[in-house]
Amino acid sequence: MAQRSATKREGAGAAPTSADVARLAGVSRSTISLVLNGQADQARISEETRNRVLSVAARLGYTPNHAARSLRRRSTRVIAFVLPTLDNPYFSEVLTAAQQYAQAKGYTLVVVPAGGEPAQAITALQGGAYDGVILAGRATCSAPEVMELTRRGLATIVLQEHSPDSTLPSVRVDLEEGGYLATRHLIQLGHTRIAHVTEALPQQRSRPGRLEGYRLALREAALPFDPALVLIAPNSMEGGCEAIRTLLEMKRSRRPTAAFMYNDLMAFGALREARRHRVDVPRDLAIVGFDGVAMGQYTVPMLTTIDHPRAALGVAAIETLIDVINGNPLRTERLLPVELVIRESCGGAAHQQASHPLSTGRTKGSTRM
Amino acid sequence: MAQRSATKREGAGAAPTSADVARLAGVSRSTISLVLNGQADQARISEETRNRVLSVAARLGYTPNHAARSLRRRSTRVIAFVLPTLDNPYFSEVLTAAQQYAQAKGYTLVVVPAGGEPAQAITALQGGAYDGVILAGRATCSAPEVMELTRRGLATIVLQEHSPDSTLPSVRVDLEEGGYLATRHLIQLGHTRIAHVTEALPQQRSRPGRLEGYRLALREAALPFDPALVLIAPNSMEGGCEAIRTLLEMKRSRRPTAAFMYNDLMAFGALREARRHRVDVPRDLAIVGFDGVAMGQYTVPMLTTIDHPRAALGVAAIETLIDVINGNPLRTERLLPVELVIRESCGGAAHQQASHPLSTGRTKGSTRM
DNA sequence: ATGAAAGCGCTAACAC
DNA sequence: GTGTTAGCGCTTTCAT
Repeated sequence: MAQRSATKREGAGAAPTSADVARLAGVSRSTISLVLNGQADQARISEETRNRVLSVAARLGYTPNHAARSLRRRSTRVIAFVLPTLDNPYFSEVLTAAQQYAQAKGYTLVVVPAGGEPAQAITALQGGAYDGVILAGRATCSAPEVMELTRRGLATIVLQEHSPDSTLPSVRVDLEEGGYLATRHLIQLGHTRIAHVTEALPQQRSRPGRLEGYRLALREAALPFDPALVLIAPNSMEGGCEAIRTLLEMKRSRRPTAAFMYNDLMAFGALREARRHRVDVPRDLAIVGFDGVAMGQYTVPMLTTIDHPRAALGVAAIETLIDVINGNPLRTERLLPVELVIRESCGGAAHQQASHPLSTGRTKGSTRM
Repeated sequence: MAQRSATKREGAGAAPTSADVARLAGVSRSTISLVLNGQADQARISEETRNRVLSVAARLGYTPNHAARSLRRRSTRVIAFVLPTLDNPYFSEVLTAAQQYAQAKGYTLVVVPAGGEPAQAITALQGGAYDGVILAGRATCSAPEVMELTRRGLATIVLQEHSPDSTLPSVRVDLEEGGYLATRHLIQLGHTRIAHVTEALPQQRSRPGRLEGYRLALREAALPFDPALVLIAPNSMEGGCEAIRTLLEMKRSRRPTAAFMYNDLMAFGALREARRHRVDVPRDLAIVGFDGVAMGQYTVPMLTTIDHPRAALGVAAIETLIDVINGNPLRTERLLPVELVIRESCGGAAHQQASHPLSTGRTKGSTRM
């Protein structure tokens, strides 16, 4: 609307069109397109014409109109990364890598925060504004509207989560392995009553996740699984606080001595709430996170966690999605490995006592296993 | 590309067009448009036709093609929020509010992470894909390519920062006041050697910022301004660490006893680095942040900071931008207030001694001034 | 109250 | 090598 002025003269405020470039370069509009989209057989255009077009285009600051190009090509070269909210730093780290990789592949990556109700945002993806969509975050992925997306042939993949359309290609880390490693670590440190704080459990869970890994580790150590130790809390720092409050209200004898948190965000809340109640971490309560976000190195105590290859995840997501866009859904499911990173919040290898909870000087102040 | 199948039959994978709806409803395409875009004078369409069209459209799951609509309307109803990187939680909090407000106003908000080199991302904004652009973050705002954007009439505003085009409407908080409040707070606590850690200083700084507020407070207290106490460091947690390392290398006698950090992110780094060197915060070194991000309530010690009205900032940005899009640039500069939030990292009001650095139970564990 | 027709800016198939 | 032509899906006068 504001883009092109009413008078449509050369003046400021008017975006030049390919016709403008054509006129000034003394060629036709198709030549402009040919030069700018330089196909493999560039032999078609003479070097001289090519240069002339390029220079006129540069002088005018010509940029092809996105809408017109998309309409004609039936492709926008834009990928949408949809998530419920940006306030988990986890996605920021995934996005950075995804953005760079997408750009290298000739795609623009835009992030769409779906906000409170994802239905509207997902429906908005249907207008053909994007060549492909990456769905992240529970609320986004599990929305029933997702079915409609794929039914219409929009290239869609799911990151980390489940979705109503189980045929969707997915890129994930090995959540079960993560849950197993986290829990086993706590068990090895001598804990026998270990809580697991998780986000609302999904209705239908086809693939194993953190909880299954947690149970596996317990079983392996011949420890009982106690449903009362699985706490549900909102996926936020505040949610982590809530969970710890609940936990601390338990009778001393039944109270867990360790908690495996759904993610680092909730673990941050856990650390804070423990401190508020003068519960020493890790001495009185061991906390293990999940995700490996950078902030975990900045908390007190520093967070022991299950690290994800976040950059690789971003790249894999784009890679997989581009395959789907091009109609080559080679691998329908990619599973990336996780890694236990031992810092301070569980005690353990990185230091002897909780009395001096400082880095031992190792790279990133952590021990990786 | 993947959107509409080659065979273009009714079958799955083909997005229905307005022609499909028209055919099934037994009306013309213009009627479809009229019904769906329901102008004020809806009297034009009979109730019966209207219902028939609506029901067919719903049955087919018709969504107007974004490219075609944008091309025709010369408006996309999409706003781009461009920033260098997502890894500062500050923007996440601004974005949440911005997204909701934009949605309420009929716009879609997309976030464009510009990545390392902003030039490419900014240039990509030129194709008319967006009705308006919000520029945030130093690297994005200060790119010379920004000039080109506005020269072509794209509605553009700047958030918080400066830009080469000084005529751009801006939405900002009162950075100078923030710098003043932070520094004055430290002075009132008895500090006389106060460092200011900042991001690379801009070349031409037309409007006063944190640094000017810092100097003002010093002057007011008749304290000398020592350029050696102004440290430059990268805008990241790691940058905050670096700055504190530099600071701790100073001779004891010349070393500052307090640091006013560029933002909370850098302050988190500062807290961690101080701890690593066994420098007690706030006893040996007081730290004050800037931004008021949620994480500041989860650090140890909790961060004293200058809080911004982040939600209001997001709303104001959208509001202002929509005015520009509509050609009513009422206010060319909006300045929002900041507020000192006293927690633990400077000592001070919220508690007596650093020995028990726990919340006093106040809401959000902070004292606002 | 509804339909016919034009055209947004671009690309690609086909002429020449 | 380069121009001509058609048409992507939509909205919007202008007829009727």
